[in-house]
Amino acid sequence: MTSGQDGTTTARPTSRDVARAAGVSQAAVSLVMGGKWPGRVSETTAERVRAAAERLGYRPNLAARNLRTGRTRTALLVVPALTNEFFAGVYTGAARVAAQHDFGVVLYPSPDGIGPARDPFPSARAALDGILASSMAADTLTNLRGDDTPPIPLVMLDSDPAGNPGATTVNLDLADGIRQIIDHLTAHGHRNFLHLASAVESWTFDVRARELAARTAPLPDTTVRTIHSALTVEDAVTATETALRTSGLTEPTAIVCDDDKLAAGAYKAVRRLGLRVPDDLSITGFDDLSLATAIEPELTTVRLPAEEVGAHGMRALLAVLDDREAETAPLPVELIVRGSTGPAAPRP
Amino acid sequence: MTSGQDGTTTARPTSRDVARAAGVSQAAVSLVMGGKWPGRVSETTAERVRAAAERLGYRPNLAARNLRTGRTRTALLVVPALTNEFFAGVYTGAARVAAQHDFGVVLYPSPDGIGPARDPFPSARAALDGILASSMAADTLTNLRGDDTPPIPLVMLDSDPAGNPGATTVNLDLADGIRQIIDHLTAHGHRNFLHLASAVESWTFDVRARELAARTAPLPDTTVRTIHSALTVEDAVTATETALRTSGLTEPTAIVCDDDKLAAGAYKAVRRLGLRVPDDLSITGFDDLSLATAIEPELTTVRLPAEEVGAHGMRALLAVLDDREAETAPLPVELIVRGSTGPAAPRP
DNA sequence: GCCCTGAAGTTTTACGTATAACGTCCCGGC
DNA sequence: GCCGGGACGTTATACGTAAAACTTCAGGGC
Repeated sequence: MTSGQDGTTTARPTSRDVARAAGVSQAAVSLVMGGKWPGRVSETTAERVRAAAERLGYRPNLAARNLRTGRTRTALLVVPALTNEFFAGVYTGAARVAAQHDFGVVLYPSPDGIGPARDPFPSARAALDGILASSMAADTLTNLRGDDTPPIPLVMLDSDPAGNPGATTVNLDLADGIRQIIDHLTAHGHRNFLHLASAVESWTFDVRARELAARTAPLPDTTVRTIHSALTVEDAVTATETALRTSGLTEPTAIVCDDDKLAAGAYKAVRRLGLRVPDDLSITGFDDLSLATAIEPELTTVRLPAEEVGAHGMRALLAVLDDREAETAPLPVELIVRGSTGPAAPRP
Repeated sequence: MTSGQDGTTTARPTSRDVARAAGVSQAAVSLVMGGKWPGRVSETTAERVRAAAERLGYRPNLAARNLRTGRTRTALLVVPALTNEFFAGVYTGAARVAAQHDFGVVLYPSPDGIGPARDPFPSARAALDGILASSMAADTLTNLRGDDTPPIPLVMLDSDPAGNPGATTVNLDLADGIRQIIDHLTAHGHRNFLHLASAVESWTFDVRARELAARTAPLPDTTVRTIHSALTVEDAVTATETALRTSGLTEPTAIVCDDDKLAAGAYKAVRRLGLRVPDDLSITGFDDLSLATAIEPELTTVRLPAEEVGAHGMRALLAVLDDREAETAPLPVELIVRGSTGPAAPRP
């Protein structure tokens, strides 16, 4: 049923149909369409084949190609949340590099968010050449790979390098982001910090906590108190409000938040207590989402090179698939100072 | 190289390997794994096959299955923006229904956003059984389908029903959302509206404009002024600020925004002019993103049943693929009244 | 004049699965 | 005692492509 004796075809044309139309063999069509013709097929016949393919509207059958080659030229990008602009940027970067190498990228938002997920794949998952995973828990990644032999190549973006041996990693210099925040705040006289941390355990948040501790430890008369909140505005509000109530309202002079959403919650809590940002309390975020400039005052936060993360990750995956060594160096981040931070309020 | 003479296999086991291990034919394995065995294979042998498959870690080769059946059990969901929580919800709903039918959903964020896009597919696109498209311009959808024959089944979510003949549509009752907003505002005495509209032309925004006009036309002493802005906070700020400056600051008593992001911009513009929300100006949004409760005061807006949209869309697609008729009725939306709207300020 | 080489193709085979078409056996009805 | 027909399989084939192995021919070196 693929094609009749005459020219009229009803279903999608195959390479054989093209071959017939061009007066060559199917193999020749395959060579031309696959770009492997120089030296095997003359330029004139190649042109004839291309013309026939164009005329019939030929599109290679990917299932057949995949079956034959064993590769799909498709990578899976696993992200904890679709909504977060950081991950949107990662996708954009990865897709851009992928397209340059005739690769596709399929997105998979983990239903369980950033934490551990048990069966991360729907049963009818696509066949994949490799996995790119952003900010995922180590055991989720282990599940992602499954027990397939040989294991699917895995590149971890911004995840625990020790968590999945054999995988490649691309890391952001998150620690440096925290360093910049602390330097900025201490330069403005801040000594008492409230750390509004994520309740989700994950490497990306652990880094913040560790660096925060490491940077403040050597400073004299400096304290850090850490509280935890789910990654929603509402939860951040209540967590911050109760923390400020129990510690004396202005004991801390700055709230360092693990991400911008938490910072938005901190704003609301501070106002609910009748205090002002940044006059009474400075607040910092992390990620530089569009939310950071939607709230008032605009948020001092750390901008992450999201697209670069995705691009580097994809390049690393292509390198692995190609048996090359992936280059690995942490990507720099940048502190964006806006209106939410200022001099520390004098102690009452 | 698929398997040695002994038990040790190095590559992925095939159905033939399972057959050998279970002492049956490959066809029997296919029947059992495909769930078509009742009446063709006895329960005891079926169990033996399943055990062997489990033991060897057999996973059917999707490329081969796709090649054989001509179907991929995969749908593509095209969205204009990854970041928007509405589309994230649509994905969640679609993926949930898909999983129930052993279908997969692949996300494709259109690089050009909501407007027309020229070549929406990367060259190495996956093979697809159908397309679900959310809030896309009509000509983008035409391009999406390409000139393949037969055309890929297409379900449009929240797009112009007249734009793509032959496609199925699932629509939100956006007009009713606008009606609720206007009813709410007029009940509070508002008569002069500023409509902060999207600069992107699209059916979803046209509906708002049309309904706004239709609802306010019959009211006495009522005016609507429309201004346009790109869908970013920054652009909304400048557009609103200049509009208010040229029209007399409080001539309008309410700003009706096409979405929540624009509303966030309106907040900032209003404050920049020394006015208060909602005392001097009421502001409404559309979508009920998390941003709506992050800004202060919290935003009065219209909540859309995003997951339901995705779920209905997927069900419609499955119906089309099954040659059944898809049920079609607009999904209801709900006005969420928060702190950004109040009584109209008295005219100066 | 012969062999070798390279260009320009073609023939053939394999990828792993789903399924149509074909046995074979056993049992029950008449 | 024979025949029909389920139950339980098996055998064979096709899906569309990529690529290894083969063929043919022309030209050139010696």
